[in-house]
Amino acid sequence: MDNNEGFELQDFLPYLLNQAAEESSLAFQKVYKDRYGMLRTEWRVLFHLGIYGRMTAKEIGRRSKMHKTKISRAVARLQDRRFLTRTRDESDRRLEYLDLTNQGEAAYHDLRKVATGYDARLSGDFSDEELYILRNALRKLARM
Amino acid sequence: MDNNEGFELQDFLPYLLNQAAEESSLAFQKVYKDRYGMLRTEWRVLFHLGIYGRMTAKEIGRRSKMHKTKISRAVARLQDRRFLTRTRDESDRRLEYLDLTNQGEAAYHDLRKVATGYDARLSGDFSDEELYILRNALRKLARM
DNA sequence: TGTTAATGGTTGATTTTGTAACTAACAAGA
DNA sequence: TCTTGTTAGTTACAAAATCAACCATTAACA
Repeated sequence: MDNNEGFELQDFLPYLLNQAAEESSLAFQKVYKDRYGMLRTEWRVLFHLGIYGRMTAKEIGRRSKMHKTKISRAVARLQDRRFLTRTRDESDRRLEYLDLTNQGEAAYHDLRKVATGYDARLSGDFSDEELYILRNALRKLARM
Repeated sequence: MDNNEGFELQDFLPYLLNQAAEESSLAFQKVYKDRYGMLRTEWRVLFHLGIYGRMTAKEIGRRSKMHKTKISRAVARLQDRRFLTRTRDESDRRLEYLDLTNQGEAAYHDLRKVATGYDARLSGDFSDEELYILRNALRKLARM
């Protein structure tokens, strides 16, 4: 006779989501870390620029919900390693536009290929209907 | 004409899962943090002991996949704050058994109630079928 | 035994994150 | 023009996570 009124930790959505997120990030993390020495914040910034093209740190923050200090540091590191460049907006000198360098583009293409393959592998465990419901539910939970 | 071969960041499962996990953890985090000054690692340890009863740090690690240093530090903090006690196994003095104190039990019951309510709220956005598929998919992704 | 390996757990150094306070630039209204 | 407020982005310091090295104890076995 337990004391837990049927509470199951592994059904609790915040916990379950965290476990799934962590486990499913591992293999991809290994690639961007080993291959390019990147952190999670860094591949995210890289992908934002790779996918959407030139944008400001602010805009990356709006889309990714990452905090601006994380982005600021990720941008600084990516710049140090010559993955991106910054350009001041001369008409509003608070802004700076970020662009991938050729090297950044190359890393993005490489990692995007890995991500695509990895996503396909993960998706392979589910039917189309399951995937549809899963992604929809996750988007709703993530409010995006 | 883009360059991204249809890659969508917000469909990439590791990214999407992380966003959903983070967003869905926020409100619960606020409670265990504000009410008990706990960290994520600490409520997890607390819940393991609350749900499964006396166990060792090792066993918590096996179930939660948290790294042993995280657990070691969480246990130390929970002990400092009188949420649990440690007892050496005299027949194998490497092991120590962890038990919640009354105060630990009380915090667990309180937080479990919050968690249950919060989970119900999150679940409220989905049909039974969607929830079934979602939890199942997450368990598979989390390999648990 | 005695030696070596494995196990449970802790510690210290380093890295990363979070929070707040801070520039610098622009905007709005008196 | 002179506040006062807002915005984009950085920095300093504290909190937390990571990683490797470390004890103490037990196991394996020559």
